[in-house]
Amino acid sequence: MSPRPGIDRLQLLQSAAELADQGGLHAVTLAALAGKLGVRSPSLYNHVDGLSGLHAALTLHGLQTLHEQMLKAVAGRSGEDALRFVCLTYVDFARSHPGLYEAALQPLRPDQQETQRVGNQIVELLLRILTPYQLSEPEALHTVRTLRSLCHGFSSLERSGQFALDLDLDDSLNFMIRIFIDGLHQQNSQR
Amino acid sequence: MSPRPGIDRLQLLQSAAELADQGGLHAVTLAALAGKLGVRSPSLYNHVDGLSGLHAALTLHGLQTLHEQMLKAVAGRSGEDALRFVCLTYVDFARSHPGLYEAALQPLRPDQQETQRVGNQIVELLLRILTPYQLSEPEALHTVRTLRSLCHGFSSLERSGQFALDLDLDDSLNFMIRIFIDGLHQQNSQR
DNA sequence: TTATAATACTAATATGATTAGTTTACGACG
DNA sequence: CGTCGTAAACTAATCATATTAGTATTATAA
Repeated sequence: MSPRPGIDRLQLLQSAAELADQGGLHAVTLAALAGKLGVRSPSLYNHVDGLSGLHAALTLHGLQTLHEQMLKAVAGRSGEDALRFVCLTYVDFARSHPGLYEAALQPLRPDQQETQRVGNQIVELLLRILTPYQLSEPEALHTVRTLRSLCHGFSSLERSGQFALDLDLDDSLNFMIRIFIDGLHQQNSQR
Repeated sequence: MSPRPGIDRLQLLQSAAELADQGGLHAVTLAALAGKLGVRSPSLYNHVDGLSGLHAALTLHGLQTLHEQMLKAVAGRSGEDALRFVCLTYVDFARSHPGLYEAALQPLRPDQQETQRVGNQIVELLLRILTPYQLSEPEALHTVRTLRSLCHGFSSLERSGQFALDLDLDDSLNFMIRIFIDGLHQQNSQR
């Protein structure tokens, strides 16, 4: 069935992720990846659908990896503890794999349904964490959007160097999480 | 002093912004911009320092425009009203000028001091809005980072199509702002 | 009217994406 | 052990873009 082993797909994705982590997403070129894999660039067309296909594959891979990390983070935790820890894990992922994270949050085209699916899994994971707060369904969904906005915004601004002032970043992150949790409690008690 | 009029810099920036708004930042190429301006691409080197210089110029232009909008938004407003309105204005800017906004939040290189400066102006604007809350200096700075994370995260995720569910986006935005303001009050009363 | 200086141009080179067509190598099967 | 099929890799060629070098142009100022 497989006349020739060829390039391992996982190795391809990891190499692409390394390129992204080192030089940003725009450093992920077919030429660079081919060089890294010891192959000529046209050969990559046997494995990915051109450059845009490579980027799409990296988006999916990044989102899946992020989802796994978040799953591990909430395992055995609940309530405020889980909420806090999943945020810290999210930001840690973005810090440790800046290029892969950048890829993960690229605008997705409507045909990337698998990527959509993983995105939905992340939403569901966050919804599960929020169950103790007994929110209505739309409230819970607004809360998930808020949570994602916070985590992504922080990660993105941090990576872009927009937090330039001499002020501890982890302090800011913890402050932010506290604001969110306090606001959520307040929201809860207002009903 | 000016032997030949040549290309108007504002027109150049506006054309580049249009390209970005229509096709994303990666559609801002020297070739496309030259075509739009009715000129050959090497001619652009008289006005910008190559493609990366063009992107840097667009970053600055975007940040300046965003700052102006935020200034207008807070004029004649104060307290919670100002806070809410500046968030809405921020998100509105990102929606109305997606490409220019994308450019504005590009990672900035250390040599772009003018861009740094405008970023600092935005931070100062937000600090002024927060004065009624009587926060300590580090708290105020953490709060600004939180606010920026919220607004940028929401704008960025919205644009990337990550908020796919059938749930009103403005409702989410207003919910998010309320969570933030409630959390901030809570923070305040805990001291 | 002419000199100057900024601007725009053409030509050429380099890098990367992509396609077409060819060759190679591994595994299955007689 | 040989050969056959298939997927993978290759070379060659084309296209688009960025960039540099060098030349021509043109508006203003003297």
